[in-house]
Amino acid sequence: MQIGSKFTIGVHIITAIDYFKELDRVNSEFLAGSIGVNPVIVRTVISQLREAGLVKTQRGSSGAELAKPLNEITLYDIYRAVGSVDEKEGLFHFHEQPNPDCPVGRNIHRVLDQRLIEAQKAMEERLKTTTLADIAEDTKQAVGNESNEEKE
Amino acid sequence: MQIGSKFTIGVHIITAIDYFKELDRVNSEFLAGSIGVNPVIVRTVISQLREAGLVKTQRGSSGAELAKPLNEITLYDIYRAVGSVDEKEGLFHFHEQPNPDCPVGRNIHRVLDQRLIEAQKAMEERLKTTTLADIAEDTKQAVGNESNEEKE
DNA sequence: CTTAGTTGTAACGTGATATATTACAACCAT
DNA sequence: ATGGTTGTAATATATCACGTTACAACTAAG
Repeated sequence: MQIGSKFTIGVHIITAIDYFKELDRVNSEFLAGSIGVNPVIVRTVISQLREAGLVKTQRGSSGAELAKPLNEITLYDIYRAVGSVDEKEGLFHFHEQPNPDCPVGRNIHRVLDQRLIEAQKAMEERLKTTTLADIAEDTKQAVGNESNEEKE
Repeated sequence: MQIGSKFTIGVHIITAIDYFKELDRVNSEFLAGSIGVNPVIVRTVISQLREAGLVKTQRGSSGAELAKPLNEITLYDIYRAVGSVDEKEGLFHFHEQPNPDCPVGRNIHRVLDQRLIEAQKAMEERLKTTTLADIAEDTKQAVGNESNEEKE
């Protein structure tokens, strides 16, 4: 199982909105071309990012822009915005009918749950340590390294 | 998305094998009753636990037993044994066709990948900190608390 | 050595979900 | 007014988790 690609698509979207903000009109078709998915997917993800207060768009008017400075947006914000993991269900799917007539069956939940939550949190806390400013900077640097390679 | 229930089923299985080792014959039907799933599911998971060197079983001969002491089995061992996350694909599904003609598209992978791996690792390292001895102990304690509640 | 019971595993069914795609109303800019 | 864009619903498709049936391989016990 895997966390859906809407998460990395969301990161790509915000990175591209920033990267191209002065060059192109960053609309859903342009983004779809950069990401390699259908424009409707892009608009869906952008909708979720907008609801989370990360980007601004206007119906009918072309182009998206950021609603926050890059250094105030973390990977975790995007992960949450696109609903990578259902908040109630959690990352780990527990088998649903442990037997209440069995001492192990009726206690396994309370014994395990907290530890699973903590493992999930460890991952999420890690996502909070990277901001989109980090991603944007690394991207610009990667692009810079490309032109160095050309010169050689 | 969620990590499949085979993980918690695996934990349940090992906990129950230990818990009932002197009382019952712990076969796949018994375990299936405790867990609340089909016996074939149990046998499938046990197969994976066996391949990982965690439990011992014998074709035709009833019952399963542990291949290692409980304190040498971590939640991570089970998580890996049952293939909760594909080792090559990783926890995060990356969109597969970022545009190589776009500076963001052709660099997003190298900028993001390492950070996603680290987030996944943070979760997995956390799973390593709990052994099945901890789970077994907490289970026995939970069962003990039950009888206290009865007395009141 | 025969019989009952168990394990291991293949095969298939089914429902849920991720992603793609079509369609169109609401809206903006010119 | 017109053309282009956004927002979103509706539908299609593929993949996957889990359930279930079936049966061969095997053990144990009479």
